[in-house]
Amino acid sequence: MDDLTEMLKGTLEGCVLEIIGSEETYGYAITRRLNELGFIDVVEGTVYTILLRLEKNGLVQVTKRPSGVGPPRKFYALNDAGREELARFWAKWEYVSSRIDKLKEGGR
Amino acid sequence: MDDLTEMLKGTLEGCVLEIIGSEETYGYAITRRLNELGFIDVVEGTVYTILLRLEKNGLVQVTKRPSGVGPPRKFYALNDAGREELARFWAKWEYVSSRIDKLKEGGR
DNA sequence: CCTGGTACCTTGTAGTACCGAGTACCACTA
DNA sequence: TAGTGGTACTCGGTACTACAAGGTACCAGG
Repeated sequence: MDDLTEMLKGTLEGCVLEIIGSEETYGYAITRRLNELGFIDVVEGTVYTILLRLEKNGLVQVTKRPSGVGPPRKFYALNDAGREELARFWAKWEYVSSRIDKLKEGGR
Repeated sequence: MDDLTEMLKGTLEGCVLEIIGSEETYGYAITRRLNELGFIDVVEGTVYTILLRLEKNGLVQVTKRPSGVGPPRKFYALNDAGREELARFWAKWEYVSSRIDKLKEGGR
């Protein structure tokens, strides 16, 4: 599969929100999770910029914990605003993807 | 529905390709078509920049024809390279949307 | 003449993912 | 004990895209 970066714009942040929402986790693990989901070209730098943005926008709660196998981890969990944002994201996704699928089916 | 612009990045060009591929048409009509498909905030300027990009990248064939109700129209049709690009776009869309849907279903 | 619909173009901006490089902690091993 | 590899986070700069905002121009009807 060739380059997906442009198509991921606007959706990757929502994917990260979903991952955080299903389980409190940290940047490095989120990157691995995205990679195993099939987003193989997503790199750490990208995920960390998203996480910093989420934190800046007040959508997550951050807790630092020691790791044992490396430097301390920053664990992220959704707060109320984050859960609302996640719901908005899925609504938008539903809206956009259904319309694109309709266009694909030759919808008039 | 709130702002969709970020989510449309990387997909809008493919949508325009699909519209052109199903019927030779022109910028103003493509904008109207996208609006009635549900992409209500897409404006003319956006479509024209996409059309210029498609032309620059050699994906379309352009024909100017008089209109009768206004200035002349520039009709766009896909060439072979455009059809290939369109197929690639749909393959990418299939790939990305299926993976996001899986994530949404809590896919592990 | 003036308004509104049609039709196209251009410059600049904001937002997002990525690149590249750096810092740092830890376990294992030659 | 120096080196390697995996873990983990940060930051400055870049490329690409959709949009905003304004302009030009053609035509019909009041």
